[in-house]
Parts: sequence; structure tokens; C-alpha cells
Amino acid sequence: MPSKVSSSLKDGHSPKISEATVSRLPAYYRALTQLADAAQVRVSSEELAALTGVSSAMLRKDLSHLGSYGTRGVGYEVEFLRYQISREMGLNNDWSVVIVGVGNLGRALAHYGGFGSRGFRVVALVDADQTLIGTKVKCGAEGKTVELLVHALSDLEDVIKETNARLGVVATPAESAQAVGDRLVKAGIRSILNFAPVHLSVPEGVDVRKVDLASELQILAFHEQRKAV
Amino acid sequence: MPSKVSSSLKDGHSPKISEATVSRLPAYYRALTQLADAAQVRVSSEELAALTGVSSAMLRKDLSHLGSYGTRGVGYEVEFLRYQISREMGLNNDWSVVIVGVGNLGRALAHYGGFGSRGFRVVALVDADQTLIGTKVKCGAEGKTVELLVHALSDLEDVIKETNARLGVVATPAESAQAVGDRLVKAGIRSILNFAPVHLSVPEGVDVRKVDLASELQILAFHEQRKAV
DNA sequence: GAGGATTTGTGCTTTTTTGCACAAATGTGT
DNA sequence: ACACATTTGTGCAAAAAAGCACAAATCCTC
Repeated sequence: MPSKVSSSLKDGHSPKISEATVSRLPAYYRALTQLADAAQVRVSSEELAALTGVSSAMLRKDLSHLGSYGTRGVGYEVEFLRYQISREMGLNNDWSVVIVGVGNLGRALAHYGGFGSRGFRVVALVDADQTLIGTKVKCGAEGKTVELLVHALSDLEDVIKETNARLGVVATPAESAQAVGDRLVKAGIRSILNFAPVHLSVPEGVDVRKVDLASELQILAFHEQRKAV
Repeated sequence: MPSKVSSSLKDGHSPKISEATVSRLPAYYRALTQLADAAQVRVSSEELAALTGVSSAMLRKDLSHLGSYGTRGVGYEVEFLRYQISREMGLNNDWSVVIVGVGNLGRALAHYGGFGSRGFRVVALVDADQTLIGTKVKCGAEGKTVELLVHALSDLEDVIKETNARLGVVATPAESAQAVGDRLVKAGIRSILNFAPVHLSVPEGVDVRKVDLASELQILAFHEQRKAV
């Protein structure tokens, strides 16, 4: 057990963690949570790598960018490593999320358990559809469901200000996505998760991550087609 | 207009298109569809790049891997290029999709328009929940909705055989995802889209693409946190 | 307390991906 | 018919990511 945090003299160093590494940290974090739930105390890079589908060398290099949190000849302490990752990723603070677009997908997202757990909380729902505005939608998975009122799209800025939301989810049709994105940015949101099947153009300093269901299937189809030949 | 398909003497060459390129083709395809809908005939690499959020040089290099489908000094013919991409990606054949897990997310996926269009068709829904089995769920977006019966998980293999599904979507809870994945593979599915927040371990020759909503938010939170400092 | 078995952390190499810059090819106007 | 403006296709360089191999550090056994 590393009684003194070995290498990183000053805590909270930010010497550029590569994007590829960042994209894998959530998987490590989840696997560690799983291990912790199973009351496992230690884990080797080999084991954790197998759980997350990466090579053990890559896992070690990824983790080494956060600090030297393992013990040679032994492995990593599950709880300790999990905490370090959650701290590095900012999962200790909790993040307020506003979802724009309360269609099938938006509702599924609101309901999604993975959001509610781990530092994320859906604090507002917004839609343009008059028949939806004012209705209540269940948010969060079993255990901690909350009913949220659907607000009018025209109130977007106020809603963001009042709820202090910092993350925006765009789950609107493609046509309205860019306009919604623009307004999110204008309202101060600088991190957007976009489910609409269009590229969102945003000013520098704003991050957009795109999740595109159709694209994923198309990529699979491409490879599937090649297999047949 | 390239009356003769210039460079690619034999059509249907498969000289390894890089994974990075493949992952961008769907975006190009969508943008081209959009342009075609707007009755635009020609497009430059610069314009198409702007629509998809990549650099024009990267776009041109990506497209050059498919063949030489542009005309120097002019640009690309929208319809022609669109067709070439769709052919390369196998969007001409239509792909049958089985969705396992008909919870909120599974239903949203079934309903999702982006699937129904462009060569993908949800042909079967499967769930383990006795209260869902036998119920009907609307599939496809407006215009072409079909009601599908939810089948029992125990019938998975039969359902796949009967419907000739080649793509599997896992939208189950994390706990059952691996078991479902194993059965999909055993039933002959070699391309899986996984929404469950676990790594799916599959034999060689099987492709899995993972879409993880919580991970995406975590990655955003990571960057958002860094901005604040 | 010394030697052997593990397992991390990391320097170095290889591969993949991105970016730059320009020649080649096409269209236009005179 | 010829110079000029445009835009693709691509060779080459740079950067990013992945993989390998092993030294360094720790634990365990006798």
C-alpha cells in the first residue's frame, strides 16, 4: 500500500493526459467500481486490462500518466486507484446536466441509470413541443427517481441559469440541433453531448462529443460486408 | 463529370481503408444526403469538410482511398459520391438488426428514425422480462412504423435464424450483457453494437462497437474541469 | 537476510493518423 | 489556342497512439 503517494510530489499535476488515455479512463473506473462492489482489494494490470479490453501495457501506461499509484510486484489497490481516477476526472463534484429534446431518446437518457450514478444529475428537461411542455417526466433509475417538469425551449437560458447546469445534452432532431447548440453556448454551456446526427459547429473553447447511433451501425455494416467476401 | 471512373480500373478494390477513415465515412454520407436533398449538384472538399467538421485535406485523403471520384478544379458530384460511399459501406443491401433488451433505451432505439432509413431494419426485439414478452412495440420513425412482437430471450437463436439478422444490438443491463453477447455470437452474429456499460469479450472475427453514454459524459466532465482551472 | 518470483513503470520502436504543400488536372475567358 | 484560376490527389513530414521489452521495486520463502 503506497502510504506516501510516491512520484507526484505536488498533487493535482496536469501534464497533459492524452486524449486516447482520457477516453479509456471511464472504462477503468467502471471496472474498478465493479471490483470494489465485489469486495476485491487488489488488482493487477493484467486483470484490469482483461476486464476493460485493452492490453496490460497500455493500461499501465495510461495509469502512469495519472501518477504512480501501483506497487511493483503487487498491483493496484482497487479503492485507492478508483478514487484517484474519479478525482482526476472530476467525478467528485457533481455535474448538472440539461437535456434538450424530450423525445424517445431524451426520455431514455433521462431515465438512464448510468447518468444518475457517478456524479451526474439531470436537472432540467427542455423541449420545443407544446404538447410536452409542462408535462412531468421521470428521471433517474430505480431507487432515486425524480419527476422533472419539461420546460419550454424559449426558457432555455433561464433554466440553465437557475439550475446551474454545466453539461448540455442535445437530443433533438437534426434540423434544430445547431440552433439549440448555439443557444446552449450563448447560455454559457461549454460541454455538449450531441445525439443529433449532424456536426455541431461551436466556437473555440467549447467541447462537443457526438454519439451517433446510425453511424455506429454503418461502421459495423462496413466490416460485416468485408467479412462476407 | 467523370464519365469514365478514372483510376480504379477494377471496381470493388479493397486495399485496406484505415479505421479512422471508415469512422468518418458515415458523416460524409450524411452530409451528402443532406446536400442531395437540397438539390445541390456539386460540392468542394472545403465545403463538405466544413459540414462534417474535418479538414479539407483529410476529407480528400479519405475519399481518395475509395477511388478517384472528384474532378480537379471542380469538386465532387454530390449524388455520384454519395452512391460510391453507400456502395463501399454496404448500405445498398439492407441490414437486419435484432435488438436485445427492450427497456427505455431499447425502445428508443427501435423507434429511432436513423436506423430505419439508410439500409437498416429492426426485424426482431428480444427481452428476458416476462411482462414484456408478447407485447408489441412500435418500430421505425414516422411514416414507416411497424409493430414488432417482443420475443423471449430463450428464443433468441430461433429468432435470429428466422429473421436472418446479421447485426445485434445489446441494450440490456450490464449484468446480462456478456451472456447475451455470447448467445448472439453462438447464433452466428458477428457484428454487435453494445450499449451496456461493460466490455464485451468476443472471439476473434466478431466486431463489437461500444456506445457508452456515461463514459461520454465523464470525458466531457474531465475537460470541463480542466477549463475551470 | 538473501535469492527468486511478481508486477509495475517506462524508454524505445513501430504503426497509425493527421497536417502541409504542391504538382496534376480540369474549366474559363479572351 | 494559350494563359490563368480553381480544386483534387498525393508524397512527405510531423504528431499521436500502440506495442515491446526490460530494469526497478516489491513481496515471499527459506
